[in-house]
Amino acid sequence: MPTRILVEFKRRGLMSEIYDVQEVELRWQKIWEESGLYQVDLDDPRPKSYVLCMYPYPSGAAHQGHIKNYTFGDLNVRYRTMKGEAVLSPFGFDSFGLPAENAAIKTKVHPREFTEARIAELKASVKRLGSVYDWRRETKSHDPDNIKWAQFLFIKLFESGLAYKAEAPVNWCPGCQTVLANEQVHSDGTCDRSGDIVERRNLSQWFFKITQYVEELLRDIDELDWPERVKIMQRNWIGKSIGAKMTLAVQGAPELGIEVFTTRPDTVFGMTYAVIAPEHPLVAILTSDEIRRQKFIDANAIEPSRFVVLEERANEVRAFVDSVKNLTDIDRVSTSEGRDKRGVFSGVNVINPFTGDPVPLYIADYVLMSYGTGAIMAVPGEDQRDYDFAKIFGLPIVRTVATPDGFDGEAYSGAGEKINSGFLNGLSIEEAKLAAIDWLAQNDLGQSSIQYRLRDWLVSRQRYWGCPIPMIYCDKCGTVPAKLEELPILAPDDVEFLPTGESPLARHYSFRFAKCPKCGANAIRETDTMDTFVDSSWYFMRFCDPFNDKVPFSLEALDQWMPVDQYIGGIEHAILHLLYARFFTKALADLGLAPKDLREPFSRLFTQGMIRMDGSKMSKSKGNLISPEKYFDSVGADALRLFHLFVGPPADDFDWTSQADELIEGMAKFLSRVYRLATQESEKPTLVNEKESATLSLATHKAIEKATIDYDRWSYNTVVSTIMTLTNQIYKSKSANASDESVQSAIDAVILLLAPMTPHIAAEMWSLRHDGEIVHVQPWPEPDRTLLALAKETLILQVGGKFKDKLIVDPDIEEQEALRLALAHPKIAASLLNGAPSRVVYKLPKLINLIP
RNA sequence: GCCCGGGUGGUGGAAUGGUAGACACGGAGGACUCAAAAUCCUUUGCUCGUGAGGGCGUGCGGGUUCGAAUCCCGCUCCGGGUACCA
Repeated sequence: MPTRILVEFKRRGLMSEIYDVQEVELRWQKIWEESGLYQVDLDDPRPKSYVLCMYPYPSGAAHQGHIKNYTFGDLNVRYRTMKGEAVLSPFGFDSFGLPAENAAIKTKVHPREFTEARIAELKASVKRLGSVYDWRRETKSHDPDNIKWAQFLFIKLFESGLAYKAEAPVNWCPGCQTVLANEQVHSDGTCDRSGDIVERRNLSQWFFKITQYVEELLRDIDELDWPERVKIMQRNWIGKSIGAKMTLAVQGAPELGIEVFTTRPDTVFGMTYAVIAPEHPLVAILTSDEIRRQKFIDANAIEPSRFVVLEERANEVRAFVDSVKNLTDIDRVSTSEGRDKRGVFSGVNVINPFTGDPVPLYIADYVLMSYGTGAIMAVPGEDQRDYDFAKIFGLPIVRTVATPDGFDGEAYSGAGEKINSGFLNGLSIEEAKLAAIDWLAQNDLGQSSIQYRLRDWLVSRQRYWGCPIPMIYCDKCGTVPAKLEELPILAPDDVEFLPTGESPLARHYSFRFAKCPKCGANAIRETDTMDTFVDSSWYFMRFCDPFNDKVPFSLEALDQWMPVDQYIGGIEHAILHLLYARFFTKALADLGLAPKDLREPFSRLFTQGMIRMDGSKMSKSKGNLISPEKYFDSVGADALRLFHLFVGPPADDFDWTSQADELIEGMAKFLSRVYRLATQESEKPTLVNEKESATLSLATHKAIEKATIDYDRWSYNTVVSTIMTLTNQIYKSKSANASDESVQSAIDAVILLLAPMTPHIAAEMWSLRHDGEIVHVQPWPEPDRTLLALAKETLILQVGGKFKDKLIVDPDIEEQEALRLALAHPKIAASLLNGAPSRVVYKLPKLINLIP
């Protein structure tokens, strides 16, 4: 019942003692906005910094996750401003996307109307939180101005070859009725948005050539001040594998040789079979009657007995390939149910290049066409997948690495000496890899090779509510970009929203039929729109120069503000958004649209913890939201902000339980306690207790020192407790007759330290105490180093490493003196039975340890 | 399976080699009050003891160290990421 305090105060007429939360908060929000305090421009003389929270999808009023995010963001903006920096703090909305269009299909409300209503709600709650932004710079993905620059960038990427169209097997979500990027498909084969099982379809689609930057994207991760686990996730996603490619000749038809990729070229002597993916082009050749009859019969390379069944085999192969085709990815790839590996003998053998021996070629769906060459050499001795398959199909298993004594596993992938491997015997694995690659190269059978898991970024979406891809297909001129002066290409409003597999734009003929920008002939406009991750890949640069109407952003503005000094958001964007934004930054820098030396968009990243409830993430879709509104209306934004800061380390997840309300009420009580201190008349004690004054001054400076260190290391929960401790000390010192000067400066310190966290009440208190001054333009408090250096220290007395007692000593105490004090201590004497320590460990002035 | 995190009072957490449990929430007791609320004060890891005081204690088992919640090795449980990537 967080409203209790206020209601009670109001009822009792005690409002003179406590402040009117609503009135104070709204009044200060207005002052901040109208004063332009947090607006910054290019000519600002202060050192620049750029603090940014991730571009939000406007789903309506803010939820607790947003509140936490924007509290961290706002705190950073205000703290850096007090430290004297010119802080760029913009806000905008990632306003394209499926929910608006799905709503349109259901309710017939136009997505723009739907989206703008949600934007207004989110904006209102962000303002109510007291978060400050340079609202002049606000951008929305669906603004025509923004669409124009997105299309401009697309055309630039197209002209430089970084955007291209290709037919590809793509992920098709039947629920969303669109294709998805690999990144938007979960490992269980379901859609990131709708949770439907994703299907495979062959479609002609636009791609961005992110793989052109794969090495740079991988290498530059090292320099980023990002959470280690995000960096690891990105490295894993890029998935660099170093190995070798080599060609396996098909027995009897060497010109059909199949190329395989392996990271273990040292194990070729253990290859007892080979596998190609069901989609591998060789499958069609092997199952073609012509090839079977002529090629293999004439070549007479396969023993007759095997040949007799070849017709049958071709049928078997066809049946297998068909059965795989009809499986969804989830069934095909799933290993969770311990499903056995499937496959079929192809009817032909391939030659082991190292031994010259023929081994059977299988077709199996555990080999993926989309990775490497879609074909592998199988080494069951050292690869568990191959081992499992070999067991099922009764294939031989040869070990090429000596296993350790007592090894009872199946495939062995550890270190050891090479065995059964001809000229590689006796070498280590690493030596053997190099020797095997050398041998392959010398014999012209292969070479070293690097493969990546990362594929090009599929950006076409068959949807209406996205940025139209500005391309035109002309019979004569081919694929032509729209003229720059004709941008933006805007989607028409008069479309029908139906859940078909096509964008509503494709059925809008006046949009679809266009003139070729080159020759003027009748042509067809591209009706797909861009993935919304495109919008979030450059918005942070537009924020630097939002009014520019010549280019999306000037080099000068990017030079000034980029990169983002502090980026704040959820861990869920560890791969998708952050990888795409890094790619865009590099590509635009290389195209001359951004400064050449701008290689990374976000120098520092902070990923906040999730708010969970009943074990799952608090979210609209789970229906377990606790609205911030009721706290705004009762205890106020400051108390809610303070709760999010105090409840634990910012990076940790938080379980929202019934305790949360009590904690939030506790924060409101604490703020009232500070307010009471700050607004009481100064009382000058008749008899000043000098010792207590000194204690309070020292506590004040210690608190400033500790809070500042903790602000800088994002340990906000301990900042809050430091401020609470100082507040408690002020109450205590006051009643012990500390001087009014020491009390008042301690109160001022509390207010300054609180200012970034609870801006409204801090502003109100400072203004009341200092004649209308603005707390947020005050310089950040500096601790008095001289005072701190002179402060007494606590010397811990230990015997044998066990704590016995503590003494207050001078900070420059010497060993001799410390030992004298220790030995004179009755507890030490009692513990040291024979009186003389055999050894003494000094860590002065903190500790002395006497070892008996 | 692999890769990351993490396990500390009734609860959230603090302490990054040196007083374990800061700061809060909750509980208990008290002051003020006709009464309550609010506020303030005391107390609150477990345990033995009337007491002074003692013993135990950071998931479990070892180790390093004068000294370990903290570092190392092995295990266990929980959470997250990823998954036939050759």
